[in-house]
Amino acid sequence: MKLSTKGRYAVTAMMDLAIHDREGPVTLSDISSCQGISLSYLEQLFAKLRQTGLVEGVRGPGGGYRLGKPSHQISVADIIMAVDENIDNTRCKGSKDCNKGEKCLTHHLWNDLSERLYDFLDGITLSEFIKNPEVRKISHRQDTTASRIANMFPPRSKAS
Amino acid sequence: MKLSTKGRYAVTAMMDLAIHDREGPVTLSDISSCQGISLSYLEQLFAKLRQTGLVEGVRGPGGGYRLGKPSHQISVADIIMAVDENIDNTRCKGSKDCNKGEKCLTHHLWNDLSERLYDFLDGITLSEFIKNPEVRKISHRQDTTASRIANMFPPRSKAS
DNA sequence: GTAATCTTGACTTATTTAGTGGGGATTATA
DNA sequence: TATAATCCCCACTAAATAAGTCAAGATTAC
Repeated sequence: MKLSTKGRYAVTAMMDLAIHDREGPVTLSDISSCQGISLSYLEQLFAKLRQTGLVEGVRGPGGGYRLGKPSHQISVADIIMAVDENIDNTRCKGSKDCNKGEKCLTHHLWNDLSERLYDFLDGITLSEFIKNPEVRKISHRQDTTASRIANMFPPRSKAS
Repeated sequence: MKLSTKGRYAVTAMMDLAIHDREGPVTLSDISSCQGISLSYLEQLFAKLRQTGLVEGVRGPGGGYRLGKPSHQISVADIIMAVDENIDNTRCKGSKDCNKGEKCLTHHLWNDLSERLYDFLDGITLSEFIKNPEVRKISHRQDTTASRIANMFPPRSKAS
């Protein structure tokens, strides 16, 4: 279990998808300009998200990405694990006692903790976020047309 | 809230201190050889842990580090925050709406999540780990002498 | 006073994150 | 059918961070 800006990007992008889920697919350009993440970097992240079935891509004009399963089946842990390619966090996987006994002991304790953390994040799904009242407001007022217009301005160059 | 190997090193090292707390100070050399973390890197981490009062250094022969407060007052979140110098994780701290409304919205949602995560890790203290039965065993059988002997072998060179 | 230890700081290297660029493939729409 | 919008994939670079090295000093038990 690891938690970095990479995971944060993925989670917030997925939140974005969840928020606009019923308005059809969301383009990466939208997310890029909207959240200030570079388009190509998003592409890399979404490649992983797609491989694990968390999103599905819709090609062609009017396409984009949408959630691969209902939002209540996508946990924060799922997203982070998908992009942060799980570091084999101790080297002594499980039963091998890697050096003395003691090294393995702290590894064991860490694994306990890591597992608890995973369970915690696995219990939080995207659906919880779209219940947020502020989300509802935005989700209603911001229709697809608006984002299309925003998209006419080149999103690749760095916004000052 | 960030979670990387750096934080993991700090947490497992602190676990080590907690385990051997009553046997007097633990040297960084011990932790280094025992857990396979480089001595100088540990020094950097412990400098931060000391600044935040999580550990206290004891100089001179027989010295080392010991916990700066009772283990039940040291949470995992404390340790991680001490070494992982909190990334200002959104840039728009709090009330500023950083771009459109939407960017700030996902930031807000992320902050919610981050806060929940913090609270979770703040609820887990070192004292929980030393209650582990396996820890008790090790803690008893491994007396200070043993670690001193191990310490006679140069810990700086890379063990193959 | 000597050796074991902490303490500090400057430096190097490895790894990861983030971003760039370009060349496709697919498909809605004109 | 042509065009443009989009996903998709790959190889590369740049920046940031993690991890480790080296060296010099401070403090204290013995």
